[in-house]
Amino acid sequence: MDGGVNKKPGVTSSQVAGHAGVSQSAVSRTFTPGASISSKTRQKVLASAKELGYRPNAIARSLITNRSRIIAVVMAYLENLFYPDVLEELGRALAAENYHLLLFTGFMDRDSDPVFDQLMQYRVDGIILASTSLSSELSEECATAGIPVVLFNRTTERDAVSSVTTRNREGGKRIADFLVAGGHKSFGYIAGLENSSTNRDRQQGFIEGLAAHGITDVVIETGNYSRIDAETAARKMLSRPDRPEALFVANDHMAVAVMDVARYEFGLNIPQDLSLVGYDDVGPARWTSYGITSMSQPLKRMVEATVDILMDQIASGDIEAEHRILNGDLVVRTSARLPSSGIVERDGQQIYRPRES
Amino acid sequence: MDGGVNKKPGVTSSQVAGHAGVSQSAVSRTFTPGASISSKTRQKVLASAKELGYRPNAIARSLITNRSRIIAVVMAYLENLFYPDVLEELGRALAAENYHLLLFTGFMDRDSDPVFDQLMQYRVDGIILASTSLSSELSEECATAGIPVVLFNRTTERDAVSSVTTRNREGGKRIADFLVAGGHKSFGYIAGLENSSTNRDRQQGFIEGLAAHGITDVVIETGNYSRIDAETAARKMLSRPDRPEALFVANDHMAVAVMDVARYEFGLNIPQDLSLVGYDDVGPARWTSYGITSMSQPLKRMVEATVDILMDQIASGDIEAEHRILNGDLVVRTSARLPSSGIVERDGQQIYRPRES
DNA sequence: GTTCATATTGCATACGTATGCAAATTTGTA
DNA sequence: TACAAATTTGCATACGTATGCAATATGAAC
Repeated sequence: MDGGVNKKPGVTSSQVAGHAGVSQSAVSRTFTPGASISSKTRQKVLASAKELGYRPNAIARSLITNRSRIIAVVMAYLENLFYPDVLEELGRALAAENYHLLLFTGFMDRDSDPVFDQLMQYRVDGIILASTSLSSELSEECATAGIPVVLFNRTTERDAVSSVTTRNREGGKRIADFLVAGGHKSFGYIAGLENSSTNRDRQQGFIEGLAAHGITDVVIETGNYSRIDAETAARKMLSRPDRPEALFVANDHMAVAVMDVARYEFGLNIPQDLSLVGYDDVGPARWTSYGITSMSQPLKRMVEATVDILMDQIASGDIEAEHRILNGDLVVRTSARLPSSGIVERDGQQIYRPRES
Repeated sequence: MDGGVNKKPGVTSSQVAGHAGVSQSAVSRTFTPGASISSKTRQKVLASAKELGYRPNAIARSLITNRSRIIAVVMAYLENLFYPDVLEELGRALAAENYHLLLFTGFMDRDSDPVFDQLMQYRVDGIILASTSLSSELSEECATAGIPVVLFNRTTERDAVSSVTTRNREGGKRIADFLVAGGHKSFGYIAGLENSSTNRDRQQGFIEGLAAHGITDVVIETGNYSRIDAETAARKMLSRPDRPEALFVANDHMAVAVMDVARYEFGLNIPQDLSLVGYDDVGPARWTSYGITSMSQPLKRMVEATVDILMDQIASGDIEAEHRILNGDLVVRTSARLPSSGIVERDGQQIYRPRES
């Protein structure tokens, strides 16, 4: 243990009790919502608390109540610009429920076991996992301990863990439809991480959507959801003699990089020479220099759903897996050639929504 | 309080003690670094702990030791892409010291008093403030409580709170020198927040730097460190009949927006018609579509310094204010016309470093 | 084997708070 | 005013862990 013993313990509820001339349990009841305390006693306690600078000790309270009011959020990295937005929204939504966000980020190896040990030691009330997974034994442990877990923007093959996602497969298919309707004849896909559910579903949807139009020849490279790897993948794909004229990139974080490579290294005009569609609809996709047509993820609603599941499960003690699947929209901007129909205006945005849907 | 009582308390050290045939205090000593425990007893305890699935209760330990090993990080928003990078790096650096990051974010009004009450209730071991300030009475409370506070990328007029910043004033001056040396004759500055130390210093440096070259006529608009407001400020500034030909924008987050407005709404070529320099050197400044010449903030070193101060003060109990001021470099890219000399190659980047420095 | 210094162990206690429960007080109604 | 019901209060205790301290065990030197 470190040396420093200079952190002062703080004013205790016993000190407030003595000052107010009541018992320690009256002080506690004053600060416990719903507990029985008379107005007169409450005022005395609050006055003393204020005078003494009392702040209840959440650590002690957590020990007694078996409720830390801490939610662990695990995000291996924040580089993908989707996740900072999610994090900010989570901070807001959790604070509104009087929960606090213990963040685990900045670990590169994606192995979350050491992280998991730490958060379990803190007896967190719930866990939100983004961009990382949970082994089945750790999942079991959470179930046994009665701690709700929600996967954010991710699923597992087992349905045992709650999740909030969007219809990535339908999204991929919608993009395929859009590009085909735009008259494109050759197609490429720059993949995310091969072991990620979001990538698998987006890829599958895209491939199936193209196949439904009789197209089976799709060029695929992997970008690992990383800017550097996406640049490499783009260079490889755009160097082919049979270069595809329409690209679906698995997320906007990579799409931005791919567009830079296409324009500045290959001198391609977007969308005249190459159409490009991303996924997530994060900040830079919307910036004028990029204007990426992108499948949106309704971030606020996803966060709402996540916090909703957590709060319900914490309150009820029933932590059976629950899955919320939300719809996004294909937001049309300037990065891809347009179909002749199916584009509607919605909330000040152009949306691709063909007639059959 | 919520209903749910279904969160299981977890295996206790007393249960491990019973299983291993030793006392509870032997179990505790096994898990306390540096405590006296024989090899034989340690093995017995570890075996039992593993078999029972014991995880020490960090909450209970925090109460006893008066050490939560939690550091509160307060960042009002993550929209400015500098801060997600900082956050990720902080997560990494704190985890390396076996501290944990309690994040407060997503509050728009910048009033951190409710946030402060919450974090103090959790008896955090230290506080890092980015993009927000601390009133003098709260600062006093931390000093009295022996809790170290570090302002990240910010200072206050009082020197009472530790801080880690870069030389914003010298940065602004360097930018002025650079733009003057590039042959520019008229200048503008798009400010951040008027009450922020970083903005004040950058602006002051820029103004003084220009004045040293006999230039006193600088057009100023305020962007409030917000993309929307920066766009508005850019439109206003670029609509002037006496439009400046060189712009310093207080941070890259805004510079990206300003560049989009200049190019796509005013049809200006960068840097032929308008030179543009930003600050922070965050991700998008480096992207090829932008290529913003920008004063870099050495983010990793800043985080290191921050964590260094915190760890020292926690360990020693001496929380007298300490100030670390780091140097950045003016990283030259494609957004501004170049001077004829002073540009050197450093670590694969072009740096503006005139002879006198 | 004895002595001395050091390491180890378990007991008892404390940390600051919430809560069960019995006693005391207050409130509402006839 | 009396009585029943509801509210309030303080006492005693527990939560899970670390630690001071006295008792015991161990290791090294003679």
